[in-house]
Amino acid sequence: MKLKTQLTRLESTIFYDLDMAIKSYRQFAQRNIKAHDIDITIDQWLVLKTIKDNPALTQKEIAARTFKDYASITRIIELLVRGNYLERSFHKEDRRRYNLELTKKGLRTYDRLVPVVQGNRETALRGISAKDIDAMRTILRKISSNCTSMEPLNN
Amino acid sequence: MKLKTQLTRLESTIFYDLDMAIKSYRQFAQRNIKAHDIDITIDQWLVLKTIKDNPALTQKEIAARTFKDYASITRIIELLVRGNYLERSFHKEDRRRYNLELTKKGLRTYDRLVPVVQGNRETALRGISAKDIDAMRTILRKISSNCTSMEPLNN
DNA sequence: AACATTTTATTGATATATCAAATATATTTG
DNA sequence: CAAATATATTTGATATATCAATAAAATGTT
Repeated sequence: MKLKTQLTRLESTIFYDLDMAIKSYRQFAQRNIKAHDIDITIDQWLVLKTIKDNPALTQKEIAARTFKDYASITRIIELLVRGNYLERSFHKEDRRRYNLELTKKGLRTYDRLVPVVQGNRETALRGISAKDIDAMRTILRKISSNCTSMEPLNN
Repeated sequence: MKLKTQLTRLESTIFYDLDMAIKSYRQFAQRNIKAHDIDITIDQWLVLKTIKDNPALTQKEIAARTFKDYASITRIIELLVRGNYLERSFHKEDRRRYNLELTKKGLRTYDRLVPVVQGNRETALRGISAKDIDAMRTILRKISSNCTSMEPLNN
């Protein structure tokens, strides 16, 4: 007798819960940032923070750290420059690259955002033990490696 | 003495691992679909499947189930119709709505995709126990509820 | 030096996410 | 019934994701 492969309902897969958790958090975090009258997106913040903490990175390295595409990084940086958070200048040793430096506004925004983001994380993880979080991170990395082991990523 | 709030590195937060896991899976799944010469995006698939399994849903309900925005659903459906996966007709009782029905091509694609998606999930979860997955889902839902408890979502 | 190759970054096209505003129809209320 | 309100969906604007193609500079090779 042939057993028909039955695809479970969307809501019953872990990927549904994963997606939901990420989206809930992003929505929540973005609204909290806006509630503090800070005019920056989550993704711009991730890039800004990465540059602040590691000023010498290439855009390629920024992409790798934020898990974003090169093209996205180019455009996010452009918006950060346009919004006066970042300043671009030519790189002395490699003219393909740029130096990226936070402006005063960028630094001020960074300082204001740090506690907001910290609070967002605490709220999101409230009532979850450190042990559970750690176990979950192990599983998440396992999923990532299961999905990337067979083929190279493009960035 | 004042303790300075120190924001951890991006890579050391669970949200980084969450983002990475979701993105790895989506990338992996999308490539596998493409490798089977099926010309549909993951998000279109999610919507197509939701309609196939629950033909009477409103777009609003589809949005809720796929955890997407109304506007995204409108546009995804438009692409599915344009790609000849879906057929639209007017709803008899409520003229604001549409009836959405899979075309032959839509049904064929659905049947072809079911085992592919099934395989993707199995690969992604390989080596992870059912117990761990279950524990993780509980935590993920806790994160979601922590992030949504204070304010209503927009869909 | 001349050429090929690699690396860094940008650009174009299309899909999706988000939020606000607009439409159209349905329902409720006075 | 007419007006107000609610609901279902669409549209516009902007940001991001993805993939392919391109540009420009650096590096390697002969």
